[in-house]
Amino acid sequence: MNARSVIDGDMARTTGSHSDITGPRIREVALRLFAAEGYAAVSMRKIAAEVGVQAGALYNYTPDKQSLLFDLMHGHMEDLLAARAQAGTAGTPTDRLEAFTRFHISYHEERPHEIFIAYMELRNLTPENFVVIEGLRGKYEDELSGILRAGVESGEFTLVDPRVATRAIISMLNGVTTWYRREGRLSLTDVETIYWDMVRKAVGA
Amino acid sequence: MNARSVIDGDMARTTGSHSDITGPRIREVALRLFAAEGYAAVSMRKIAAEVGVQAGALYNYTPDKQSLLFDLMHGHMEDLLAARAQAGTAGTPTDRLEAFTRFHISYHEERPHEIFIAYMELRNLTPENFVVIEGLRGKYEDELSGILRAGVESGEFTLVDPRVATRAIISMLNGVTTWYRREGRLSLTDVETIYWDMVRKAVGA
DNA sequence: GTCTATAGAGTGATAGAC
DNA sequence: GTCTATCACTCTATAGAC
Repeated sequence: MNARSVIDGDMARTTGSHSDITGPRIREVALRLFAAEGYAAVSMRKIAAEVGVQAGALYNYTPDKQSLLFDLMHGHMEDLLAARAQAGTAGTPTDRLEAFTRFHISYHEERPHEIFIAYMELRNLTPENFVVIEGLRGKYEDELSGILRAGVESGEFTLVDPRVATRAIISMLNGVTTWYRREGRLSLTDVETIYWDMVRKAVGA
Repeated sequence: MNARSVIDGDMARTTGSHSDITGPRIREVALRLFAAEGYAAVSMRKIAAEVGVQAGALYNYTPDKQSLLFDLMHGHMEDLLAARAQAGTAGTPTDRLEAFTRFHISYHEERPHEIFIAYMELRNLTPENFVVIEGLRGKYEDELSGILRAGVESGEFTLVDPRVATRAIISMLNGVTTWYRREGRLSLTDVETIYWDMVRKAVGA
């Protein structure tokens, strides 16, 4: 019995057969390492070592390192858009802006690494992969743009330039990833409230 | 005569002697490549190739790759703090906040790459180097924190949490690096005005 | 100061045994 | 499905000629 079997609690299985657990573990470890050290600084051997397999075994789950990054980012963007579609999109522009702001921040609770790599690792995607991810990012940001434009048209918001305001708000909200820690002095709900207060005032609502 | 001599316009000099020009060129190229592709993804050979020398020649100017990154970031932070000290720090908290906001954005005009790597490449610093840069970053952010606290105390600003507001505003302002291009539809002065409008309202001034 | 050459370690990815 | 072993490079950094 090797060390990994103990960790898995998987004592009855054939020695080297863990397809159901290894796949998710690889994604999990890669996500954490990419977020902590950056895609380019993380080797396949390092990922394998933390998973508890040899480097060659990774290639049963991913054709190459680039696909690993792309799949993580792509899965994240799909999940983000799906979760966003479930969240509140009704009401006045102010209501919708509050829903968007709180949604984006609350999404950090379970997926802080995903949000972090989604905006930090874009430059490490191949051109073809970049186009796909950038398209999904655009879809997400367009939701915010739409809210801001609607608010300006209805007179609820006073914004000089809604396009730039979109970028500014997204940057501000994404910044949460760089300092928020679950064990810190503030809960994520506190953070939501503080940011919503600033966003609401910033747009003039 | 080699190709580099033609580029330099430096035809009278001994073949391989360019200490006065090569040093700055290395820093310039490294800065641009680190900003575009990330420190870990850029090799010394790639820097050397763009400068127009062989990789070994770089080590006449830097003891190692890490020092190159550190020197760029350290020089930038020193320059940023020095330039900031020259800018307006008088008046009401609102005046001071406007000066800080405009200063930070206008600094993108000449040093967009420096600002970008200063917040993107922190994780690629060795622990000892990280401590130094993080200390300088703290000094800079403390200036903003001080302004926000003063504004809250004087009743000019309405902020739930000035510490979080500092992070939020810094993130928002740094976000300019991710989308602003000199050849775009807006001048940096336009951007200053748009951001200052949002910051001013966000703090409740 | 720059060159060529190279040491020594590490890289992504593959082949074949089990 | 995982292992060991390895290919073919690339990496940082150094040594010594010029």
